[in-house]
Amino acid sequence: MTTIHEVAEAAGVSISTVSYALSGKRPVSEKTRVRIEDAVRVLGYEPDAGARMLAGRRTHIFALTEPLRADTHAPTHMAFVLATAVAARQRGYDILLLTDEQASEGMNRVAASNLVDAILVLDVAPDDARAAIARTVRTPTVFIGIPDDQEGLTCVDLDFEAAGHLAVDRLADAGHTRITLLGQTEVSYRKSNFPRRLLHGVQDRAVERGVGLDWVTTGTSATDTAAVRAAAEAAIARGDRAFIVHAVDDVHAALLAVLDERGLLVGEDVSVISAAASFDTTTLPVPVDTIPLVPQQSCELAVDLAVRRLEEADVRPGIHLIPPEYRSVGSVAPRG
Amino acid sequence: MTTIHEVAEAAGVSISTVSYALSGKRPVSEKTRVRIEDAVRVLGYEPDAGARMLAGRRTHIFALTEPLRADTHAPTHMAFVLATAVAARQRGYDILLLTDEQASEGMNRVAASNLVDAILVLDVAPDDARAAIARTVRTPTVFIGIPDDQEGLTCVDLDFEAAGHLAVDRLADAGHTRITLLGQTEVSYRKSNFPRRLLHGVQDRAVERGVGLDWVTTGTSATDTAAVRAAAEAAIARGDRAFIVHAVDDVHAALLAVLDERGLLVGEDVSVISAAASFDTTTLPVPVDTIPLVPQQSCELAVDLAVRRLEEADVRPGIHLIPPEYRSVGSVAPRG
DNA sequence: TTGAAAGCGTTACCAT
DNA sequence: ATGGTAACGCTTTCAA
Repeated sequence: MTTIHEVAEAAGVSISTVSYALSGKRPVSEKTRVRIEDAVRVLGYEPDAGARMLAGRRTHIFALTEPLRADTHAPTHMAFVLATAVAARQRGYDILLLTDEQASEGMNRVAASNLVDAILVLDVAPDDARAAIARTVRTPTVFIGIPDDQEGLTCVDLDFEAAGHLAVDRLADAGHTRITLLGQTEVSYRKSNFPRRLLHGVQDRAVERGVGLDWVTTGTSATDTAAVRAAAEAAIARGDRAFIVHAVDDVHAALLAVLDERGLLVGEDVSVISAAASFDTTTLPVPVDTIPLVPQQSCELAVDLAVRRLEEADVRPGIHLIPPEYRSVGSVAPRG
Repeated sequence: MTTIHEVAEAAGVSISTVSYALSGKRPVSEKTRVRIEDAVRVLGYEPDAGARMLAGRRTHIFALTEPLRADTHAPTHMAFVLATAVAARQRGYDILLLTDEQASEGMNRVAASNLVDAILVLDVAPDDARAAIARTVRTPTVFIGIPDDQEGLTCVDLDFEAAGHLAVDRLADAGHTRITLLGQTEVSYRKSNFPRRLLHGVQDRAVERGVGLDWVTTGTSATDTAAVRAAAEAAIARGDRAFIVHAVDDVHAALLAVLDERGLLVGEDVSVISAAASFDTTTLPVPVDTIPLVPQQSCELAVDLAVRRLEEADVRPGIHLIPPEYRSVGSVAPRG
């Protein structure tokens, strides 16, 4: 194993100079820095993680807690984990997974043992037990998602309410007077926070704009295509010609299939907006206007906040909402 | 922060006694041990991770590398990640995620910095670049899956060939003379190793038993239900009445739907065996005999091997195949 | 711009 | 059965 001593010797300097040359925390002359960097490369030196943690006060590791409930949508979840890991690596941090059923125990453990510099919380529930823990541990914690009691927490998320407003506005502007919201699974409106935030955004703005609203959940399983089709057909029979879809890809596909069968042209006879989808909507059989939920955005912001909490002292807790963006591809039909 | 010194003082012993009481590496009298444990509990002591890494030679962290290719099936992948994390925690290890596109860089980094005690490799490709790295780093590495060149590696996996044999034998024993293998996506037969191992097992045994075999892939997308249905209907038209399904849940559902529409009763008119499925087949609309791929089995074995490599010195590299198990629920129909 | 040396909190060896 | 203490390899203060 190569140590800092060997690097120092090879470069003909002291170990403190090596340390400073690598951390950049003190100016080092050009020529010595180059000599040190060469030695590092030649010897294949990598600082010992344990020594670094002990001597410095940084572990360069973030914990990522994920409860992994049964109703978790795996592809979406993976996208968030991946985005977090990538963002963290870019800032020089590794991700330690905390998947315990009692993620609480893990949070306390990694905080007490100084194993991580910060904790990132995924898959946040309305009454999330991790909120209380975040308040007691002194390890900076950032939530990707928003629990009901946000007191003293740092949270990051898409502004789902604004996304709801945006979707309704577009449809109302186009002249629609009735809208169907094809929503998430029933359970997710209880176990998660974001579905109802979008729902409220849609409901409130629908009232403001004076448009009728039908809200339909996907039943127990998001992949239960039959239920989705039935809901879509009922909406069509009802005369609804405007859809906001807040659901997984299968639900989008099912709706578009029903519309196609009924001979209804999207962007012509009916309007469809995909709200807060984290998958690639451009691969849908028909182009659909989208207000995307971009995991990279949330996760990069979360990592950035965590890093800032470590480097600056004056970072206040608070909710950071990401403004929604409307991507139009012509799936909203103007109605006379 | 509570240190071992404070615990020692509170318990009225030396720090070495505290250390030994907690590690169990030296006998400690009943009464002192209890006093120490009390002090630990009262003070909320947790050993400092950095100090532990530096002084001991163990970090109590395993790295888990996962390339996360585009064709990765998210739910299956998550099941393996979760199973690994749980198994590791049970043995006192945390999981550090390595999701870099170049997982290679990550492996070298964590190995060189002594950040982890062992590396677990997920989602193994036939020509996996991580195999070469595993041979060069001195950090013990265990593959969950099997690359083409296994020289000097430690690998764990279900015995897919044996699973193929088992499935064919059951159908041949029941009197079937033609079998359709409803397989994975086309790309997975190139990018992964296990689909072709099952395929070979099925092919070889089919030849031995003198039964005809039709092999059908799922096309590009496993969720392309239409293609699956077409394949199933072609097989039925062909006269095939025996199916081995090696695919995700949607494919199972599609096949069963087609059989139902044709009025063919599973276990009566047709035989269906699900091979190497990692999801819960008992929730399928019709009971299906299953040769399950249990992530917990593979992952626990992998963690166990990693731990053994750390604790014992005499663990040899090699392939560890888990024998398949046949779970019969009567979906194989005897044919006169 | 550079060096020397004092910790950091454990583990594990050497005593007793 | 227990205690004292030397590492472990780095960061950072203090000096020059």
